Amino acid sequence: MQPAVRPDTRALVLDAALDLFSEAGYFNTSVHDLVRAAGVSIGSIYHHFGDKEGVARALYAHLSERMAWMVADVGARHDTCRAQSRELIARLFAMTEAEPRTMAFLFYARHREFLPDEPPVCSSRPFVMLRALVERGMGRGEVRRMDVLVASSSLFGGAFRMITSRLDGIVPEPLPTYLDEIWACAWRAVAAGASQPSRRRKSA
Amino acid sequence: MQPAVRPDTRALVLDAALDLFSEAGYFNTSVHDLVRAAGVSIGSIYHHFGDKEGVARALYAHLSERMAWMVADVGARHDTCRAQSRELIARLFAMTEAEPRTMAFLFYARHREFLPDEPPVCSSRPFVMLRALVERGMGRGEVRRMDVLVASSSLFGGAFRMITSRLDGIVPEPLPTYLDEIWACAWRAVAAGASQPSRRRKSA
DNA sequence: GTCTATATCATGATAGAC
DNA sequence: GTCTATCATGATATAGAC
Repeated sequence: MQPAVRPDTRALVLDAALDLFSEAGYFNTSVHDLVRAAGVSIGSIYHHFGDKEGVARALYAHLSERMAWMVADVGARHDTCRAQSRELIARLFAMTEAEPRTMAFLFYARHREFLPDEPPVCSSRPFVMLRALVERGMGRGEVRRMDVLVASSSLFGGAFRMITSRLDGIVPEPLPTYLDEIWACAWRAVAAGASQPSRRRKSA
Repeated sequence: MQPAVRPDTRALVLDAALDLFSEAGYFNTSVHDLVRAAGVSIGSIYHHFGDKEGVARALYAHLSERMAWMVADVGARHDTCRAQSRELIARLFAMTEAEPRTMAFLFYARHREFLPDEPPVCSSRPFVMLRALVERGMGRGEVRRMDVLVASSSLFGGAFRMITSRLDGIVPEPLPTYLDEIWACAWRAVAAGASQPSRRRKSA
């Protein structure tokens, strides 16, 4: 849509905001900090976003949509919950290394504190899609019958903790190093065991 | 130490701070808000805590120590990792219902943003104790051999997610309702299977 | 749409009496 | 140790030229 050789103001501001919000936090970042980091005037920022909260809102919406798109893409590329969850964790791990600021802002920030109108992260679209993914797996007999919240927490909780720990600097190696181990644990936790075939057995 | 019939100023302020910080967040709470909520003068607050950050620091230290004490107590009461982890999750779940503010402040707040000198939550004492607990279980052959970070993330990650989801209002029932299911998942994830006896088998 | 200069005001913090 | 009254800063947001 745009010439793209000279990035438009919105993009400049959003990129600076991601930087500063994920590094120092929303409240430790003043609009003047954004001005300096983005290289645009304060007037432009207020023109495009209305107020400081508007910047955070736009950023959150953008990243949230990207994440939802990724979850949908993974869902479309694989048909078992097993494959979907593994690929999802793999992509999240890779993304944490490639774009730590994005992951920090999405997984780590407390949006409720500066976006009072947004629903909590866990009810946001990507997270709802995660639960739906698990629910389908349960319907198919891949995932052990249990409360859906428990199942999705158990399937993704370990990986999410690794992500936040990595962002915290606790985890020494790049996350993909741990993918096999963490996913093996996650899947063991929820996979329908032989004792609970639910629908039909593979070999009767 | 104190008569305790009339709670001292420090306790009054810390209680108000826990309320406001966990509800609205540190940055959305002004010192004047603390004054109103605690029913003490602003002079007293600065006399006792030095500055606003000092209030947060004192609160964090207090709750952190309580939590560390709890983890130590659980460690002393049980000798297997299996029993310890279950009891730990049970107590955390109960605590989330009984003292949601405490859990919100400890598990949910981003301390780095307002306590720049404190190490990240995951390196704080209680969390280090958790990893140690898992490590001992691994040494004993109870827990499957793997990276310790992966193991502790897998063992507690699901429960932690349930806690934050509950604080977010996503989880409808009191957490103890889900204890059996969540713990079964968590333990399946990391328990040393029959295929990996490590030290000795129960029945040879 | 972008910019500079400015208004407004809430907040963290202090002074000093009691 | 506690209080009230006050200060000084820096933040969000606006006005209005270009």
